[in-house]
Amino acid sequence: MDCNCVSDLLLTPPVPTLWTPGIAFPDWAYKPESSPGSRQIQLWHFILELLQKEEYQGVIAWQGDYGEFVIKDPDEVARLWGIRKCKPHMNYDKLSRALRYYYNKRILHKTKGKRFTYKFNFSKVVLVNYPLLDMANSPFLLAQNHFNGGAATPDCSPVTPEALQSLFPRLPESGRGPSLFERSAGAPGPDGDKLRLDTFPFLGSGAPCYSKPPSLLGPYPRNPSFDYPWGFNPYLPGAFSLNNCPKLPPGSLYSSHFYPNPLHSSLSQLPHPFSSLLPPGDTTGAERGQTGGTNGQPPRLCIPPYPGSVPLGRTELGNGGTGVGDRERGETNTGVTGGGLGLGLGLGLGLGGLSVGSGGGGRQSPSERRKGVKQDPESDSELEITDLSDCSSENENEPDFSLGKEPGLGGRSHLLEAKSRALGGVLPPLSSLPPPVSPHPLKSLVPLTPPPSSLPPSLSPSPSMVDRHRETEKLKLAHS
DNA sequence: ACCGGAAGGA
DNA sequence: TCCTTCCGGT
Repeated sequence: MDCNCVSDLLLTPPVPTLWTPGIAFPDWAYKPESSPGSRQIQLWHFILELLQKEEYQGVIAWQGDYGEFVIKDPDEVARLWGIRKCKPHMNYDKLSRALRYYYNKRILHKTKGKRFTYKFNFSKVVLVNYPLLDMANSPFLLAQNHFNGGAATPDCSPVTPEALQSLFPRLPESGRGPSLFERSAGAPGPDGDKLRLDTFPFLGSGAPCYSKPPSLLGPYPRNPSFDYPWGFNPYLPGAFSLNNCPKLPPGSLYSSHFYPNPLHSSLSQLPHPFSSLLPPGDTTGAERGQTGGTNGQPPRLCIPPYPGSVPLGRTELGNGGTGVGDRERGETNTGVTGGGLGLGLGLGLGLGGLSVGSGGGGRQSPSERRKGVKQDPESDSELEITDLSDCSSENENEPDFSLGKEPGLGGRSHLLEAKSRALGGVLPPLSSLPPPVSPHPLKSLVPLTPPPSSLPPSLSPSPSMVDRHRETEKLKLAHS
């Protein structure tokens, strides 16, 4: 048979490197060794792997918004998946069924109107693992939620690379690792498995790092009120550059080198406590402005080692449900790429002009020949926001939720304080801010790291931020 | 093409 | 639990 079951076709090399907590995955997404017989690769892992393999660019590739990818050759992807799973009769119909299965889990959602195009959804993953970045409570962000008519629920607010980078200035990175998953040395077992944040170019930095450099990566090319309804407006100071998006070198499956993360360096640049969050070596590297050791490469960012990896039993991925609005609609081509209402990251750095098979020597896949992959047939801005329904309370009752057991919000407050401090530079005048919002549904997600004793353990996040911001504003006024 | 229900397997 | 397989429907 042709079922080699090549386990290493795209397998992750279990090479532990500098541990970067990255993203804590829901347990349903990645079962640990402690669950015997359940370590089979999951489809979305496989998809991610393919997406990072340059040689599969003709088969599947990032395209469009962050997290959005297009299956250029459905049959080939299905075939590869079939090989991987020893299912010789796999086809795209079955594969797509499996992908649809992810809708409810909010791992994926369909990009409407774009054939064979799906989108990963990672916002909550980021929120959970980086409460620092939990901007859902940020009045700053909510202040701009009028874009979507206030329909956004706090914990569904996306954390975008842009947002991160607008919060923190960019710095070179120092650490990296080759593996998609890294096992936390300090958190072995079920919770030790983390997906590298830098696995996801759309989370890594402002630069999407598509294998093929997007041709229309202008940072702020479009109408913010239309493209950034989730509250984040990249038209902010301290923005990110969208340069430096080298191709993923062949053979380098999970090179974080190419999927930099802004947090790492950002933290290293921040005053205490953020700078202390970085391991000594990293901080040094970041301070030196290391490019990651590769000559000629642009500066890289990497993941901030988050103290006390967040061992979530389950992390609800932002959103993206299926539902009515997800059905394919007709063609409503706006001429501009779908602006990123994709819930997942909800950002609007449309890569719209990025053509799939064109330029960069992209070859045309069979499916393109067959049907032709529509390019930006519509703006996703309008209906791609889907299913906010369960963004609110389910985490509260999450059985696997270990975080909530952590005492107090000290750790969170700790981070929030620093975050707030960091936000000071980019926050709009306080007068423009809406009142603090109610506690985040993910409020129980606190870092495991015990809070510093110097900080009040029960600081309320939102008021804290507002206060901080108010202080910052005062200082700024005083300075001026 | 895409959807989701249903049943079943590992 | 995560698909795989099948299928009727849109």
